[in-house]
Amino acid sequence: MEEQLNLDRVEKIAFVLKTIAHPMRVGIIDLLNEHDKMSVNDITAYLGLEQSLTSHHLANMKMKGILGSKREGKNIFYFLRMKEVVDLVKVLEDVDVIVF
Amino acid sequence: MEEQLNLDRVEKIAFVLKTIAHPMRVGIIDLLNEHDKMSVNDITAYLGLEQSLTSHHLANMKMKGILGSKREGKNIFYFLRMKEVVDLVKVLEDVDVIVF
DNA sequence: TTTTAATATGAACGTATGTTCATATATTTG
DNA sequence: CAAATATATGAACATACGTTCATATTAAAA
Repeated sequence: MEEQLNLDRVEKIAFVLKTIAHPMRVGIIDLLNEHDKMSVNDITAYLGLEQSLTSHHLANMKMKGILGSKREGKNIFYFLRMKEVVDLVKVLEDVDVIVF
Repeated sequence: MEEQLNLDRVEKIAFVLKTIAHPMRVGIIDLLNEHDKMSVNDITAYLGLEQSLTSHHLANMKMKGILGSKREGKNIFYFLRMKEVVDLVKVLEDVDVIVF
């Protein structure tokens, strides 16, 4: 059906894939799929990362439209904005792969 | 349901995402989804890249288990081995995104 | 058996990405 | 308002990744 490369299309798709193609960002997606919203502190604890690094990942995903955030007092809660990313993770759930 | 991060799981998922998170590699997946198998030359023409660069992308995806290849005379044909990747692309087909 | 066609390989290089660290900002609490 | 808590920001750095170029390999054809 496609006989010529649609650059905008592949760029858009690759852009989203790239944004979530990191173990910790996949972890964040999982977590926010199960929790509706979550504070940076709780996400940090779950991932076992440094606060700052978690913030960087969250900011990145937010900037690119994957996540949203909302301040509530001292805390900032993050949530999934682009729900489709959950399906990406689901697709790969049972695939078997040799990672290196 | 998940209350602790499963590292192997998120690493596996991120590994596959990373491997296809590039516009030209998404293009290759599209193409091989519509064609069963395709020669490097034809893939190169479709993508509008240099032969060498196409080869590098193909080798990369093959090494990581996404593609397979088979020689037939002078040509080498590539094909999808991990069919699930097609679903990844499909999930993002209609998402709308601001790329930058 | 030389030449042509198809593909692979590897070094080199620039750019992007992930991480750390130190510090800044915002909000609440005492 | 000073201290504590939660989060963000930005510079610096190392590593990974994409690309180019020149060359190697393999098979077919002349």
